[in-house]
Amino acid sequence: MPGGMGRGRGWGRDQFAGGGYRLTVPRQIILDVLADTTKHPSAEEIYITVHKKYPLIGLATVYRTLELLVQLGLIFKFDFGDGKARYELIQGSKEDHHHHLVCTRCKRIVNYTEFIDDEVELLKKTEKGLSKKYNFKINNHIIQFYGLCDKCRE
Amino acid sequence: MPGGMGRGRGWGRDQFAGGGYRLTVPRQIILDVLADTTKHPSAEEIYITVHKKYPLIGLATVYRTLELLVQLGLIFKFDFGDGKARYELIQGSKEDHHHHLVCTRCKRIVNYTEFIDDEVELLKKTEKGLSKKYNFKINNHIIQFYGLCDKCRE
DNA sequence: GTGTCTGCAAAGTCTTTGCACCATA
DNA sequence: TATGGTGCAAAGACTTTGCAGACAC
Repeated sequence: MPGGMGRGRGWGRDQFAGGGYRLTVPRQIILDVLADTTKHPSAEEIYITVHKKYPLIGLATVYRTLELLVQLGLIFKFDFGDGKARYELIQGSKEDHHHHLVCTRCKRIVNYTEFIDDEVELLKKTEKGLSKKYNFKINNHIIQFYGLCDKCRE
Repeated sequence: MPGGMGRGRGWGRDQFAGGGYRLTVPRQIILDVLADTTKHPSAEEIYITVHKKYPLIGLATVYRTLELLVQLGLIFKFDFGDGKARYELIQGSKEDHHHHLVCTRCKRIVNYTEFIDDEVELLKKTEKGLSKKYNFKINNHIIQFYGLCDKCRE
């Protein structure tokens, strides 16, 4: 699925309507931008990209939209230690599920999928146990490894 | 080990000396404060606590010290989604190793140790594999579950 | 038509930095 | 004593908010 418009429009329209929210042009475009990358753009990076297609949009709208999308469970907000929040679409399919390797010096992020099956299996078990013990409704998880990448370890 | 002064002074003196850093009074006190809690205080919370024992200290010193301690590998910096960084001593002993359960509404954090052995075993394996494949020197990891706590799920 | 959404600009919060003085090794 | 470290205050960076006009349903 090259470059273009990712999975197309129509992104979880129901999830918007269900909460009394509207699926507007800016929101669609922001979702499309996130669908078209495997990186982890910051609010400002998203703003710059969106701005090319839709120059009227303001940075505040990007922030407001991102907050909403997090709340709706459509995207994930990360902190990789570089001072700004970074966002990623929560992919539906199993193939897209991944975790992160973070270089603590240059802040490079690697998405990895090796061992994901084992990890996810264990996490499911853990999740079930913790849910019961602490009476939490668990919706998501993260696993991140921190270290120095090949370039930064000299 | 109740209330008092945690593990006492002398905190990794070598790790300071090794890098050409000095183990000063503010640094010792900040380490002690972190050693005496199982919570995840923010810079400002640490500042307030430290300030009681040592009123001369400034907030900037707390920030600078925390950054140094992270760099020395003595403490961990977390983002739990409430807009401020939170810090935790990296415990040496196996018994203290834990992961986190985060309520996305009220931001309550639960430290859990259940399943830690299984998790850590899997992570060790994963770490080894990732290290080799991506040529990263991995120093640490985090696992966090996000959801709603008993009170917030209504 | 009504309640939500948007853009702009201003304000807010957390964190970093410059500089002169002080303290540790 | 030489080099880091500290305190204060100012600056910086990211994010949030108020408000009037525009838009989706």
